[in-house]
Amino acid sequence: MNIELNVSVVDDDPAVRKSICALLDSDGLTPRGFESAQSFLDAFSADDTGCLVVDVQMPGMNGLELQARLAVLGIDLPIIIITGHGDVPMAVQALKAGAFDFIEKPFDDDIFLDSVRRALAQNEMQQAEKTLFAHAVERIALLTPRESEVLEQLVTGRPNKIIAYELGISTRTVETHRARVMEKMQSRSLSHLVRMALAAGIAPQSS
Amino acid sequence: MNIELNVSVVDDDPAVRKSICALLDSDGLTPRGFESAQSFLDAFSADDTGCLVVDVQMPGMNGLELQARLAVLGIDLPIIIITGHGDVPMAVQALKAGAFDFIEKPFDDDIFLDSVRRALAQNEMQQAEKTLFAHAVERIALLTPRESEVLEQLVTGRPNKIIAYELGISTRTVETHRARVMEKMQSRSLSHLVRMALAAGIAPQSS
DNA sequence: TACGCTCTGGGTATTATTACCCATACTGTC
DNA sequence: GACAGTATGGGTAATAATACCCAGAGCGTA
Repeated sequence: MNIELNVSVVDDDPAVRKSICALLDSDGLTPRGFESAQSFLDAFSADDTGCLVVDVQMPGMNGLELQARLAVLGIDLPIIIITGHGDVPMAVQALKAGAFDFIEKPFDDDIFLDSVRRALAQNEMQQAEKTLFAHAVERIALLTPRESEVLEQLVTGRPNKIIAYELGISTRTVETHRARVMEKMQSRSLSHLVRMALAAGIAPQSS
Repeated sequence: MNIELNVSVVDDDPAVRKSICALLDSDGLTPRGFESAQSFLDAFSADDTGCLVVDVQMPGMNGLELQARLAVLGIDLPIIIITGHGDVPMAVQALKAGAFDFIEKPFDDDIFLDSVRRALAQNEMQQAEKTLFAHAVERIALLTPRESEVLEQLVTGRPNKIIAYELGISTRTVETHRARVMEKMQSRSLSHLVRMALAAGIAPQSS
């Protein structure tokens, strides 16, 4: 299946939870219900995809706290916050903290489903970027300190001769490091290397 | 002055406008008051910096409409929306549309000033990116169609020989185009060129 | 028509990069 | 002590890129 359809619904009210899941199910999505933020976190695996629908008012960890928790964990699942008793500051806080949407109950089914669809679409794009650039990060992790230095110089655009001078070694050794960097990064070209480095957050120094 | 301090205050109520301007002024900022969205737009120049504080309820163009108008114009000044009679959907709409903050009146002075400071800081970062990569876009505009094709191939990481084959011309001509691309882009190295191209949104084809 | 721009191509020479081979020395860990 | 990994080098050769020079064909515009 090409499009991600997982929607996790976190709401302590069984009736509401089942109602939302039924709505999602009727729209062809695959909802999973959780009675608490903790039970969601317990069942959650780091590479899960889809989106999250979470009520604010819950015993234990509430919706906004769950949002903050996921942010700390570096999990960027789109989160749709729903609430029966929200106010403007709460909505502002949630959205500024990166929530995908903030919807008051009772809500219009179509508006809700539309938001979920958009959230899933956003997650798909996120996943694409993630898989594309996760490689960059994990490959960079394989580099030795010296190789990392050479990589930095490379993305800055310096030729081997200058790199050798900067690092105080011979061009010969730079060539060795350079070759190993290309090998470890599985990069066939300098431009590919530059893109991977940029994706991984390696900024040029003074180019 | 290093830090941008311009804050445009758009509110139809003279008393409120002056009050906010006085508050900003007392904090060392340089506020400019406008009685309507239109008068702000009239006085606005495309390269103005700083941030914008705008009331929602105004005769003529309201705050959210002004926000949409600026978005259409491609102006990304951080906007702080203030309102005396806001609701959750309005706040959600404004923030999802890119508003920097949404504050209900009456507000706490410190919270407001803090938000303004953050908005100014964000604008500074935006400006830095803008000046950094606006060059890329305007320089790419100087390229001839053929040169643009060569640029695409270059950022994809293809050597001249392959580019020549792809475009059905000699490596000689590719070298000519390549040199002219580097010259027009004012790029000293391939990595610099790749970064500029990426900044301008030129994606590699199949690398 | 003349000018400028674009696209095309060649010659020559220098420099940079890459692909192979090789080695030594120092650090750890098993 | 053996072994793996890292950092440091060398030799040789082929390939790629760069920096200069040059020129003609085509296409618009002043």
